[in-house]
Amino acid sequence: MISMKQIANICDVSVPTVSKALSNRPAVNPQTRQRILQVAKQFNYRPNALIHGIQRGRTMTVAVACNRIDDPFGSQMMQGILAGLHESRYECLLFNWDQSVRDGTRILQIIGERRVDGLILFPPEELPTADYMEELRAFHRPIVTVDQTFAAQDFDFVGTEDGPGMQAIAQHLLELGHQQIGHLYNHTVSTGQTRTQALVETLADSGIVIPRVWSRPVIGHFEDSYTQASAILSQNPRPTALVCFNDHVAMAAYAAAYDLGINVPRDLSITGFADLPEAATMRPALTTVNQNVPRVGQRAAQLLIEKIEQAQQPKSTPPEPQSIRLPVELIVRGSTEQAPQIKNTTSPILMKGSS
Amino acid sequence: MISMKQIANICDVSVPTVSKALSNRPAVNPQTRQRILQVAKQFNYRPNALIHGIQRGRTMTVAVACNRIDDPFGSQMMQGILAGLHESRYECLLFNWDQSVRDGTRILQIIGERRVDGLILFPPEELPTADYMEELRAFHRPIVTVDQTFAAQDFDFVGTEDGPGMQAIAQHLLELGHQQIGHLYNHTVSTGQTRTQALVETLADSGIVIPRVWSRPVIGHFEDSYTQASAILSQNPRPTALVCFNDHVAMAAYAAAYDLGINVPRDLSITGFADLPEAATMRPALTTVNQNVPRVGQRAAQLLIEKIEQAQQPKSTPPEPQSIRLPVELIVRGSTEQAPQIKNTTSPILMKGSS
DNA sequence: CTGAAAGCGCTTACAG
DNA sequence: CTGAAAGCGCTTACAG
Repeated sequence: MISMKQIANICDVSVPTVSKALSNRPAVNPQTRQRILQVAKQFNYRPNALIHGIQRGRTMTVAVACNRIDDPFGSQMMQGILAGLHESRYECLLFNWDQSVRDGTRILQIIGERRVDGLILFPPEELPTADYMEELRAFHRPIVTVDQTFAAQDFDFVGTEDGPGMQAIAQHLLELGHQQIGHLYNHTVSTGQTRTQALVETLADSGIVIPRVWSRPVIGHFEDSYTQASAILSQNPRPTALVCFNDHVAMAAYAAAYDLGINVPRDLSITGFADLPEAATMRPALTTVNQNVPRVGQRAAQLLIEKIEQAQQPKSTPPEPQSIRLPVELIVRGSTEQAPQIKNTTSPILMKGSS
Repeated sequence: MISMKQIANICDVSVPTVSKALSNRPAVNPQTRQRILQVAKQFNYRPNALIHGIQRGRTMTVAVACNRIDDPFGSQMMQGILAGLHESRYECLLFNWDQSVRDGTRILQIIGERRVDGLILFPPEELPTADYMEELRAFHRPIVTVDQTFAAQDFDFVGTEDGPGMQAIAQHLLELGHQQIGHLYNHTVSTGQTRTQALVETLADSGIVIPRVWSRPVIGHFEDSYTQASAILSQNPRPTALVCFNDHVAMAAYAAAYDLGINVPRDLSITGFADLPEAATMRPALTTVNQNVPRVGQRAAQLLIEKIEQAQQPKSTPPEPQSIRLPVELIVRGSTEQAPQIKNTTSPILMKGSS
């Protein structure tokens, strides 16, 4: 790739003159400029962004440490992050956090060496070790964590109104007359803890408790969720509604119900959380809470860029970590229906009309 | 972040000495080295990778222009690409191709400025314009295209054995006795064209032709696929099997069948192509062709790195574009079954035994 | 063993 | 209007 020096040689001028001409600054003879621009174009000159990074101390690059881009939630998030970065002309250096942790690769060292301007941490499956948290704190550039608050006390955070979301689901099920409610929860992550709390409290307000045998933990992958869902649904009696930690788990619950010959929603209502694209396309379509995942990612990118640009200014207001939670919306679809016993005790004709 | 210069000041030596000490080269007094390493550690020194990029002309960075990371196919591919780059310690600068094209952003300019070592082009929804193809050819670094051969004549390519894959599906359906076969195809992409050809030829060998009314184009998003699937399935008579361009389209076909009260697989067999994780978890589980998508991405990354390292050597063998197609495997699951009329005309008892 | 010099590609004052 | 000088952070010969 041609350099300014080469252009300078060709045009028989000095490098500073080329620099001025190409960066459109005044003090250059129009004819000289003309010639320089023409040569630059002809040889397809591209300024070297690495140099800008060195000189300005800004690379216009943000590292994104993402876990599981290969699942719908993660990839929706990435899409939003990319869009947010794109708006402000930042580029994205993408890392697979978990893979790197497994390998012992020190992502933070790498992104330190590459002088990225900031970091978006889309939390890992395996939470960072104490070591890693230490490293994170030693990374003296803005960090925004996304979705999980594992480190929200230290860093900026963008996530979802998990509590209100789950509350909406609980109320929806109560309104449908469900009293026998099962729960597939995930307490290894902060969102799971928050959602469980909201669910339990909202049900308790109506005097409903989830029996221990209908409450089971899931750890994230399909097989496990499927097994746990099957375990709940094989019991007698079984719940009339199954609240799932997220849409993923709900899909496993669908499969478990299908394999057990349980009809959704006639025999069993199922709810998710996220509103991934799949939620609308599966059948029956999934009742869930819309997190607007891409929007969360986009907001995270925007927040990070704000922090980066703030840090640029010397008036250094002490960087109080911000915490942003985006609102949610209950999306009622075909996977939830009146509780079976209600249907049985009520006139079927009445039911038809109201459903 | 501390620099070599600052370390040199602190240790009261010259910058070259610091450089030698830190890069572990001999000619340094052990005591001096000791002191330098200690200070470097204390101030958490990290070499500036941008400098290496400038000096060596290698940034150890690969740009990935990806379309639709937010869908399962794209994100599986990305996962594989990341893994492949990671193996050789390359990092990934990620771009959303379609978004950029829409904005008129010249990705190639940006990645030129950032001096990436190569480019993986995971093809866009909207194929690149002639302008873009021109730009691509002007990008004098290795390019590997993935999945779609829109530019395979110019660049290295990694994809899937689409023809044999679709042939396996066709044979599978023939073996199940299907003669009434519908098809949702996508001829806007090269994979779609190849698959159609294989399907048509294989069926023709058995004297079967897909009627025009059972053959409809889809363009990629759910709504459209759903509409087209519904159009085919609403006809009378309708096919006993529906071959879908890919798993995505198959999911839309499931939804259409469900909404029309058509039971899969009893009334209708459906096939996909890709074997996304969802294919195994949906119900009935989807009969499809396993493309091993992450493996394709990983191979693409490996090929690109080979090309990059070859280009490094001055013995410049003329760079003949390579084309690699990874093998596929038919995965038979619950979405395909004996054709209904066969079931009807054959002894049910016999059928039970043979299924 | 150590450091002055030149260079990577560029920008920014500052003389002329 | 133009270019010599210094600098960004580092490496590579090459004197001493």
